[in-house]
Amino acid sequence: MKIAEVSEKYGLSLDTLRYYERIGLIPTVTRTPNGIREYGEMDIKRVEFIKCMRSAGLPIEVLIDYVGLVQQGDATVEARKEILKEQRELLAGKIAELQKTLDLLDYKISVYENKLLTKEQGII
Amino acid sequence: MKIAEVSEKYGLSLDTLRYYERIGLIPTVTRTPNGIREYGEMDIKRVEFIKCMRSAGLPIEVLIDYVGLVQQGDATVEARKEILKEQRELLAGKIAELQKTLDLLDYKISVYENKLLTKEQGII
DNA sequence: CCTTGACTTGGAGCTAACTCCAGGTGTTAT
DNA sequence: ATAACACCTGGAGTTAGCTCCAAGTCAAGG
Repeated sequence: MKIAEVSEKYGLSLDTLRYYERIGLIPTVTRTPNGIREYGEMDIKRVEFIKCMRSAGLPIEVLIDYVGLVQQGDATVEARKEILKEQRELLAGKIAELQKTLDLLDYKISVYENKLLTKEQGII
Repeated sequence: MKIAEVSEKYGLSLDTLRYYERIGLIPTVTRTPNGIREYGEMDIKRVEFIKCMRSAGLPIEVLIDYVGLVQQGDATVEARKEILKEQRELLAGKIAELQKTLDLLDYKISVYENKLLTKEQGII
């Protein structure tokens, strides 16, 4: 799979895919004899994983650490698990926060919708 | 309420509070005769609202537009409602996305936890 | 053969949202 | 009265995460 197809499939720009490789977020993709990237099954899986994690806002640095540990093999399983657990907690907190904001938005929309707008409610 | 108290209460830095005012996200706070900011009840409410919205990632620009409309009075109620509705939908989508990532993290953690690690699962 | 188009690289540039700094003013405590 | 402290301003600097650019290579089509 060439870079354009991967880009298309996952909605990541060509530049982003190359950038991720450059900074070590995706391992060096194998090249055809003339230097063109040929994404293998593994590469694709990583792109998919990274895309998912990034879309939830996990920092690039954390992900670089994580994939670095994966590279190093089975000895790092505990450390990897710890990273994932920590990020899981952070993410759960974030979701709860977003949910609160969503609730507030819903409330404010309902106020506007029902024209319940009073001096007290309508300040902001 | 002085800026340091507001900062303390809402966990926004002094610089951030002044920055928000500078860019029009919070209206110009009234000053004591010697120029010190004195946050009134309204100002506090705005800080609280902005903090909540920003914590959910609503862009500053959108919020500037919104508070600008609030300044302009009742004629802008429809426009404000539209902004809130649009942001509400974006936020709901984001929450769904984060939830998917959370599920994936939980799955991966359970794989590590149960040592179900096989060649297929353990790639990343 | 020449052009078109997809790819390559290293490096510079960009955006959002702060964050820091220097230099200054006014209040409070010793 | 002098030091410490909390505040002020305008403007510069920082960070994360891309995004763009110039210059170059190669394969395929007319």
